[in-house]
Amino acid sequence: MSRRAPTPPAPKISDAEWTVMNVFWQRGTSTLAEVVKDLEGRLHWKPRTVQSLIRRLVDKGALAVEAVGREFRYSPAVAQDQCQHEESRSFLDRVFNGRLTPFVAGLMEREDVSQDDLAALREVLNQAEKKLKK
Amino acid sequence: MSRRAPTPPAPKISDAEWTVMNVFWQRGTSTLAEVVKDLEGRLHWKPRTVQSLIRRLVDKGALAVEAVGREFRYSPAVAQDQCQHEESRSFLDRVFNGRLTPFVAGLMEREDVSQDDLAALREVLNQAEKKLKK
DNA sequence: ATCCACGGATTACGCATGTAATCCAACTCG
DNA sequence: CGAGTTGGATTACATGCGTAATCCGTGGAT
Repeated sequence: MSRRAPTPPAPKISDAEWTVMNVFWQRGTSTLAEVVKDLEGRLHWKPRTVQSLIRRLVDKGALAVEAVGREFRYSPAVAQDQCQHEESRSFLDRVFNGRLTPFVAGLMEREDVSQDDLAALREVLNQAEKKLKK
Repeated sequence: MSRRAPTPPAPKISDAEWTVMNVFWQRGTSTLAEVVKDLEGRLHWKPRTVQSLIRRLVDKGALAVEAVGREFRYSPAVAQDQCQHEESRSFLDRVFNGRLTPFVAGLMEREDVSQDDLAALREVLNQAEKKLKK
């Protein structure tokens, strides 16, 4: 497993911010109220907290703002898969010395995996192999 | 992919601390000087910095201390695989909504994987399947 | 006997993070 | 019209983190 050509790096997103970004990536452009609605129940966060997180995400360029009337609508300004990939890389490097196999092996050993999961993973590997051969 | 019975949680280890713990897990019991030696070249860290990190790890119970003469020898007090697993879980939950397959798929798509990697991963899956069937 | 290097203990310090509260303007409901 | 609610802007505030520096004692080198 080795790196490809680098993409300009996405802003670094903290744990709590990931929760918020996940909402935006799922919903697309949204208002504060919509995000609060989406999170409530799952989370204890006060609306102010969500607003603070959104603000920080705007500041670091992960969300774009557009004023519609007197409200703001926020949209993801960075691609989910790029952020995911950067997090994945940094996680693997930090915890597993960059190696994927021990990570997967550890999970398999300590968690229950279904047949479906296994099949899906095999399919992913097959796709990778196909790509490799071309 | 679902969770098993919980183990008492290991202390939360920060990014820089992971670097240090990795040295201890590799070397076993070591002195400050040994760890500094091990890290130098790879890292810019001053010895004081390493000492600070070690101290914090002792404080949070991740390292054990034993006084030998007037020096201290530090040893890992938490299992590497447990820490790895907890990090893995929290990472997957945060970034991939807990799902392993998209994580693996993302890496395959964006990085170059070797035949060997693929073979090793297939083997891991086979082992998991065998365990599943029992 | 002296001086220095090294290690432990204590302290530093700015930035990020989690989690809001306050202040203010405007829109909504009665 | 008056009051409450809502959202943006500003401020808060403890804790953690990265990255050390300082102080102090002791063992080793000269």
